[in-house]
Amino acid sequence: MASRNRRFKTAIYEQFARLGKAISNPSRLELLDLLGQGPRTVEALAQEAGLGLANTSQHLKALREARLVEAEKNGQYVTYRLADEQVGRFFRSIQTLAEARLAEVGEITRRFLEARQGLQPVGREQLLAKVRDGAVTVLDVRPSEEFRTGHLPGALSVPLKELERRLSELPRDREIIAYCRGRYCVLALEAVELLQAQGFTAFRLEDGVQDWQARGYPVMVEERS
Amino acid sequence: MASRNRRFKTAIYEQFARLGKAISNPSRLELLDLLGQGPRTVEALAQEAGLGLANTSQHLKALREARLVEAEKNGQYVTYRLADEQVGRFFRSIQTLAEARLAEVGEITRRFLEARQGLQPVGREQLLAKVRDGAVTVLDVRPSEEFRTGHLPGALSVPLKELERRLSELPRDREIIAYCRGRYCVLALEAVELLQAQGFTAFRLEDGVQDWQARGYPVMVEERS
DNA sequence: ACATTATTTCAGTATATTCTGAATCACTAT
DNA sequence: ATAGTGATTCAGAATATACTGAAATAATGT
Repeated sequence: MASRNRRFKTAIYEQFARLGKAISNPSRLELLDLLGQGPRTVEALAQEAGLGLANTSQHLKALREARLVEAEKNGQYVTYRLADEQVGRFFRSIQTLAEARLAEVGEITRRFLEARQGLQPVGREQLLAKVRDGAVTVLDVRPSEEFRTGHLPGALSVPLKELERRLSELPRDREIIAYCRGRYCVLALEAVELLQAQGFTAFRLEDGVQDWQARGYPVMVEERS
Repeated sequence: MASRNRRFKTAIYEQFARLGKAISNPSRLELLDLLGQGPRTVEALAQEAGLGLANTSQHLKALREARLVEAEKNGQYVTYRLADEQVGRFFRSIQTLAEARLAEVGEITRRFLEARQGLQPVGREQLLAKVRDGAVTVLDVRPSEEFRTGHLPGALSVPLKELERRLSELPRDREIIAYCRGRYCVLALEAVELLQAQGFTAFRLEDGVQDWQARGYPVMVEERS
């Protein structure tokens, strides 16, 4: 009888551990994070996460077996997405816990940003004040699908990849404040470096849409066209 | 520059993965769950989780290194506890996600309970109705420290280990409804089996204090004496 | 000092996981 | 049919993890 209870408990904790195993690997966490920004194909994921294709496919299989993501095949492409919104929340709870409990996270971020000085970030309230004064252009440098899913009110969408080509669309007489996904997204950082090198007055928003939204600040969604 | 960004991301996701690795093992999850009920020594944990001592110590070390638990030495005993309340919430979020996404969890539970039929559980509202009618004794069969930390209002504390000795304290003319920690805790199950074998009218509450509390039902805390 | 008890560490074996390149599969377009 | 592309699977090497029994630490009581 006691051993039946033990078997039951072991079986239950083994199930819980399936989720743990799924998120026990840095690459899989990065894939989850990317999928949290929106659906993507295997190739796109591999490229964005800097992984081999076979490897990516295998990690996605692991995530699929833990039911954290779902795959849908159209033509020769397979599109992966988070299995549901709860998975996104779960990922953010790992992130929050890591930030709270692992001093290394803050350390690593601090050192990384320090090495790229001259990029003083602008805080949320600071940004709002600047927007009220009207002397600022808010720039969203994420891929445009992500912009469409939700962006800061009044932001201009110029994906980082197109930025160099589209510099003429940006004002030279106003401050530009670039932002991207979240605290660990480096797109805005690269954008600001590029803009500054081209003589623009550019800053980066301290945190991205994720944090913005999480704190209850307003987010605009593009109308379906 | 791009490779510096990659190194940064990798470093960050590696940190997140420390938490994932910590919860990627069934035994460690069980230890976390137990610690969520209150602090315990290594030996108590080993015994309750059915693990070897060396093994338990090593798992605890892993949890400590992920900063999920903390150890405090008094005399020759080392007492482990959750590092903070956020860790408890994190554990519960894994549990919730597993219940939502992994059909196997429900399956395993269902089969386990089915094998022990005749133990029709009582629901929360059902219990409240019975309590209002006054014809029921609510029995908390967890260890008494856990009872002290928080229990259902009006419940009687008789830890499972003492139950056989203390049968005389229980009414033979009223229903007894036993409960324990949560959905996967088997103490109440064992208590009900013992009580029924001894001729009592006993049922088990469908879920434990954890769920009770999570749904906003009232919990009493014992006064310090 | 010495034995006892709780815990940790060590060493070794068995098992899992991760990543890579090659092979295969599944679709599309020619 | 056939070539081309995206994705998956396979096989193997390198590495990491889990568990065990034995040895080492550390505190306690005699």
